[in-house]
Amino acid sequence: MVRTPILNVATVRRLKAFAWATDRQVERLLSHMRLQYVEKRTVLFNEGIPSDSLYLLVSGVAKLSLRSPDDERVLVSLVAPGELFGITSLMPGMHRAFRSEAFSDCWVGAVRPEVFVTTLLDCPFAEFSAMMEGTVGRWFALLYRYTRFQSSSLRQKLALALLELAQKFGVRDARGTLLILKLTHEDLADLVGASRQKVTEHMKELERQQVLLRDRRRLIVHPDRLRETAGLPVEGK
Amino acid sequence: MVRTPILNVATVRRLKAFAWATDRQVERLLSHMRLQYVEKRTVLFNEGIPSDSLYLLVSGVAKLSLRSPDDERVLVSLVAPGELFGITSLMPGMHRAFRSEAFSDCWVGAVRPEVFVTTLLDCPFAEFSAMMEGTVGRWFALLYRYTRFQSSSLRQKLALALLELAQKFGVRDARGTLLILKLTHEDLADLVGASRQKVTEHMKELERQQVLLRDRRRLIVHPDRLRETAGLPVEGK
DNA sequence: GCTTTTTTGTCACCTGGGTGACACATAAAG
DNA sequence: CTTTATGTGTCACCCAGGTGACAAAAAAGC
Repeated sequence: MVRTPILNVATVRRLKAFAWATDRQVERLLSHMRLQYVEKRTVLFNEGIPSDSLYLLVSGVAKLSLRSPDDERVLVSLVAPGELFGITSLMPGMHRAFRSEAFSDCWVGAVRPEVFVTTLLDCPFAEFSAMMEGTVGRWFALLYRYTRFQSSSLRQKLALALLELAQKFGVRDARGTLLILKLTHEDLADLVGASRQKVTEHMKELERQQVLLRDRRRLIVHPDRLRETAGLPVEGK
Repeated sequence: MVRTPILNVATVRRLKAFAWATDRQVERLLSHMRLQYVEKRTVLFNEGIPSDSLYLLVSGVAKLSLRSPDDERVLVSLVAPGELFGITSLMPGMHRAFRSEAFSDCWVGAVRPEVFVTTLLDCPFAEFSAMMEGTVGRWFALLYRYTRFQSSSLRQKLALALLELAQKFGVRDARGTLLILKLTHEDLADLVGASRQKVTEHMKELERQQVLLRDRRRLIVHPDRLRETAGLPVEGK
């Protein structure tokens, strides 16, 4: 007994995500939106797959989650009616960061991100997309790290933090990836939210396990082994 | 003994944040950029103040951080040369979410966000800005919550999570803010990364302290008291 | 209504990581 | 080359929160 919801221009314009758009724009957007009914517990998209649609939650509650290394589910966020989600689709070549599923029965509208952007902003999608990547891309990387932190041990958090640093500050070196930064254990502790002492202990341990090594006060890390200790899927596997 | 760095079109175009821009655009952008030298430990902006500039880190390392309720510093991120930061300035009326300071001596370029957007994207800033808010705004709220989680007790995490839910799913009610959601303790546990049992204990305790109450399986929360238990500055104080 | 399933409440027990303290190593500063 | 400050390594001890187990209460099915 499911009734298709009313989804007209007036309704949409009441949502804060579209308050600033013109009737014309909303109208055009709606004509390109595929409306679908999603039953509770149904997965809309899974983490890791290419993201090719942007979604508008029309009614119900959606859920964004993540599977942690030890196979627990981290509930990242609950999406309220009127919100847009599946936003990775606005950045070039990005894959889904989270799984999305219906927390209750939902009505969901899907649009292609190109249509969304060109309709509402009239600027080329490719440029908008590149702009997003250059600006909020890092926000995204941070969110990714922090959501992984949830339900990780200190050792795993350290590995995740070092991986991020390797991406930003690493240069390839005969012995691995050299971080061109002088970091104290205290800095690392502040980064992963732990005490200096425990960081020292774990860093020693990581050295012993050959995950990283130190040349004076510079770190040389081995990204693959870091990924492994962080519980992330290892590259090319 | 500080030499002004070379910052010409060719150099900038090599940064991945601007790889897609035309020479003309980069040139125009540079002509509007104020370059400044920032000594190690100097604060560039503080959390909570209005954000009116966008920054490009030219050289050195910058640091984004946050003061937690118990006055610890959470190191949110280290910024590498070539990265843009201070991105809250791209969303309307947003205040700085983090403090930014020089982790080492830095050269930093500052632009007004309006100039940045209109130069690179030729679309009105107000529209772009509203678009950002409607799309990545939630990502931001999430990042905010997760960075606060760092160095919070379970009780505080619960309060933070419930506050977020109140903003999204709350309706005013005689007794407080009613959440129009059926949430189990397990859902909450997944949201804050804790065990179901401890969530039950803390929820009972929060009920006892009149921070929230339950009507069958619906929650009614008291946002001000939640902010207080979360260790956030209380509204209008 | 009654039965089955899902949540909630509360134990007792264990463990990862916080805390303070202090020796040792390394860098800066003079 | 010394002195002083800043980082590192390693203790012993404590506590918030995880785990398993089980009874009571609420919902959902029928």
